[in-house]
Amino acid sequence: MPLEDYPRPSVTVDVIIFTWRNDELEVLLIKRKYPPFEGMWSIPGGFVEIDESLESAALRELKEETGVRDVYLEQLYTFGDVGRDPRGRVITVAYFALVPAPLIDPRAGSDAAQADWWSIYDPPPLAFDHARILAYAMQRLRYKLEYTAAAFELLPETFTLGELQAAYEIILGEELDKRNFRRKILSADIIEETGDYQTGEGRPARLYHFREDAVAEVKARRLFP
Amino acid sequence: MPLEDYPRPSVTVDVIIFTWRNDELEVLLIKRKYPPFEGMWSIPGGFVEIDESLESAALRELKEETGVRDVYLEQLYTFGDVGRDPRGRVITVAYFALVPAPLIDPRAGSDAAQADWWSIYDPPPLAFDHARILAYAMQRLRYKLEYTAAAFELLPETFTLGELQAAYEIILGEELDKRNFRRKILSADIIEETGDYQTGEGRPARLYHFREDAVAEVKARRLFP
DNA sequence: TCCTGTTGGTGTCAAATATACACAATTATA
DNA sequence: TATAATTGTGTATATTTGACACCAACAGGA
Repeated sequence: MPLEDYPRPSVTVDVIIFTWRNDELEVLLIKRKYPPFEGMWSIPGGFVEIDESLESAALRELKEETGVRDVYLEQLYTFGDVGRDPRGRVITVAYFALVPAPLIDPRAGSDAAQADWWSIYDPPPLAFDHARILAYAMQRLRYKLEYTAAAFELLPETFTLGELQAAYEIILGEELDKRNFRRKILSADIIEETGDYQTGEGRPARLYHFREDAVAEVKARRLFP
Repeated sequence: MPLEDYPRPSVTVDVIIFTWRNDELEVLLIKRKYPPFEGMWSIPGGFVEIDESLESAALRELKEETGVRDVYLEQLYTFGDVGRDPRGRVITVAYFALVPAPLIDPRAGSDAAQADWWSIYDPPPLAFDHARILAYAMQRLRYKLEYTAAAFELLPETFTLGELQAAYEIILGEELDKRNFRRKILSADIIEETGDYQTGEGRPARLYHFREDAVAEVKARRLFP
C-alpha cells in the first residue's frame, strides 16, 4: 500500500504564544509577507517536513519566524476542516506556550518577518481560521489556570502578589478575594519571597519568585475550585 | 507557494472506542488483513481523504471497519513521531468515544474486517504505536471520569447504582465508599429512577437512567474531587 | 418453610475546605 | 504634613468531604 498515490492533505503546525504584558494577556502574531492573506496577521507556524516530529516542527517554525526558542509547548488541538486554507487541503496541529514577556524579543526572527505582541482583547483580523484557533487557545488557557498554577509561566521572574492576582482575575474574568487568594497561593507552597520589595505608589510590595523545583508538581495540582 | 512540491507526511485518523462489558472496561480493536503488521490487532482507523474533515474521516473509517455509527467522537491527541509507521511518514489524529456495549455489533463492518472487544487489562500486542495511543486514551478516560460523570456513556440505558459504582471503581482504580458515592451521584441530579428493579442474587436493586436533558451540563461539571 | 448467603439501601458526626468580610501599615505625592 | 493609593493581615460561618455500621429484601438450598 504505497503512500504517494493520490492527493492528500498537507500538514502544518501553528504555535500560540501567550504572555503577560502591559497588565494584560497578549499573544505573539506575525504579519504575513506572502499570499494568501498577504499583509494580514496570523499565528506563527508552517509546514511539517518529512523528517521532523510535530513538536520539532513547531519549535523550528517558532525560531525562524519569531526568534523565540526554548519554550515548553503543549499540543492544543488539530484543526482539519476542508476549506480552511485557500491553497488546498491543509491540516494544522496547533500548539501553545506560556512565556514571560521579558525573555522574548519578537523582532529577532531570522527571516525578519514582522512579529509583535497583541492584546488578546483587541487582536487584528487574522488570516485563515486563526481567529477560531486563538479563541480555542484562550479557552484552554482559562481552563488550565482554573486547574493549575500556570499563571507563573506568564509572569516575569519576580512579581508581587497583587500582580499575580491581577493576572488571574483578568484571565479568569472574575474578581478574587485578596485575602483568600493570598492564603491559597501561599499555602500551596509554590512561591517564595525574594526578600526584596517593589516600590511605587502606595505601600511597597514584597517580591516573590516561583519555586522552580515545584514545576512538575504544580503542573498537576489543582489550585482553584 | 504550491502545495505538492516536496515529500510530505500522510495523515490518518484512529478511533479508540471504549465500552463497559463483562464487568470490565473494553476497547474495540480490529485484526489487520494487510501488511504491515498483517494479522496483528490495531485501533480502527485509516487515511484521511482530500475532501473530508478529520471527524468525517474518523466516522467513515469506523463505519467501514466496525459497522459502528452515530457515536460522539472527541479528539484525543495527534501523534506524529517520525518512525511510527514503517510505510513512511504518517501522522495520526486520534479520536475516542464512549459507547454502551449493547448498541454495537462489532462484526457488522462492511469490509468484513475482524473486529472485537478486548479487555483493557489484557489487550493483545498492537500494531504501530497503538499501545501508546491506547495508554494515552486510558489516561484521558480516567481524567474525564474524575472530572465529569462520563461513565454513563459507557453503561447500558438502565443500570443500578452498584453497577455504576463498580464501573467508576475499576476505571479509576480505587475503592469508593458506597454511601458517599450514592450521595454524590444522586445530589448531582443527573440520573433518575426508572421505577423498575433488577433482580438477581440478593436484594433487588433500583434501576436508574441517565437524564438525557442533562448531558451538556454534566459534561462540563466536576463530580469527583 | 426457614435458614443462610448475598447484595441493596440508609444517616450522622467530625474534619477539611471554601467563603465572606474590614481595617491598619506603609509609602509617594501634592 | 495631609491625602491618596496600595499592601498586608485574621476570624467566623457555611459547605463539602470522609469515615463509619446496620437493617432490608430477595434467592437458593437445607
